[in-house]
Amino acid sequence: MARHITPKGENSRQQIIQAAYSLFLKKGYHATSIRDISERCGLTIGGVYTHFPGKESIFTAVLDEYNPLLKVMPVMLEAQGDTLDALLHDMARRMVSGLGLQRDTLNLIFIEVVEFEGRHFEDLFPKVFPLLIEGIERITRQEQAIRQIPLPVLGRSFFGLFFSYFMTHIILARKLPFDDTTLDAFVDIYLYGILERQDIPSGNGGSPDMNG
Amino acid sequence: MARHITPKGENSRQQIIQAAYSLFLKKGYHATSIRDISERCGLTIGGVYTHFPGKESIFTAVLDEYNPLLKVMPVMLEAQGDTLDALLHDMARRMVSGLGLQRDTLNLIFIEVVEFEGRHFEDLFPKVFPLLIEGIERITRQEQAIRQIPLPVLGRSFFGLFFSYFMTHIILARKLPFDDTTLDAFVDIYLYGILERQDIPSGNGGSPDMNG
DNA sequence: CCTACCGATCGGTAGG
DNA sequence: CCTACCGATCGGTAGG
Repeated sequence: MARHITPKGENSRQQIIQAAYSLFLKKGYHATSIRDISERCGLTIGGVYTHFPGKESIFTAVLDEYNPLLKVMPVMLEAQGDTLDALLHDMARRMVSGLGLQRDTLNLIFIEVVEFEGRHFEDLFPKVFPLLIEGIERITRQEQAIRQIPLPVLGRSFFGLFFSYFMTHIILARKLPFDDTTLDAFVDIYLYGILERQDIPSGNGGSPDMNG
Repeated sequence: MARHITPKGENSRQQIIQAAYSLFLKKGYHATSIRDISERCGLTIGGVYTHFPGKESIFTAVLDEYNPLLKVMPVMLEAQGDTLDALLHDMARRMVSGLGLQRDTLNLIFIEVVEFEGRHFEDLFPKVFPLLIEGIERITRQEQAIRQIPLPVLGRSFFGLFFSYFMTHIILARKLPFDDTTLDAFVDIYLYGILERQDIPSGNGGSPDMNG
């Protein structure tokens, strides 16, 4: 049953995945034809079908390789920081540097939602969930006191910060200019939002306004 | 130049839009055929083309009528509240009740991003932007002191809260159970995140943990 | 991995 | 002469 993969065959497979990836990002799944993919990777249609049993299996292969959620979590978990403040900012920076800020960064997720009704999230969940848990643990392990927020909600809101930043970038950034301090400002708002009052750092994010 | 629209014709047009909307939500744009749409609304293909010059114009008509961003903003702007706390929670509640919590709530936006490369956002922006500005003004007009956050960033993060909540709902809610206090917890985190320390309300969102 | 095709269906339009 | 639509079919392309 073990499939013997020749170097040449594996190379073709990778080229198909790469070609499909760039086409899916640009046009979505249904608007991308097998002919588009085969032309871009230099194979014939028949050649493509020696590596994949169907069009959807090409998409799942692309998803395995390029899913932004799978790509970004390990990079984020390498973040360093002695305080929660430093840790969250480093996580955010790694998130953006790991994904880039192109408009199509999240497109594979959108394709999955719109063109597959989220069918493949079932497979994705067990891969992403442990990484998300580890991220939450990194956060709650810090010394600064976090407000009483149910752990699932804390995790979900932390995860949501990712979408908040990227979605508003996709929709707003072509019309409104945002400089590169915006990400840090987003993180500051979240940080202030989850910390107990007495543990809010004073060195960051603007001076307090004392006139009530 | 003024087009005279008969009741019957306008009715057919609305039925096409409605049929297309439900099909686009389920399968996306390219996977939905004119035939699918015409069958669902009870017209022939030719009949559909008396109302629209092409398939894409059906999509833009659907977008005008059902765009979640356009639908939700006016509902949110009716929010009431004497404090920022009360105002934001009412805004959030109206947001969810105005859109519902189906998995496909944001699908029109995703279709736009993935299948049209965001082309139609250009037309959407002038419609949504003033409403977003008004929302920000409602927030900053309150008495409670908001931290020194650049106004565009405040607006973007407020807008982002919307995506944070819905995207994480789409991805997580089928696997993890979240009760209906989650939305309020999200708003609380944001509220704590933008308020000055001395103006943080103490009656809401968990008691302070005083042991440092 | 290619050439040569299949059943079916695509978006769009003809005359009436 | 208008609108709203019909049955039939156009040239091309889809996944396989």
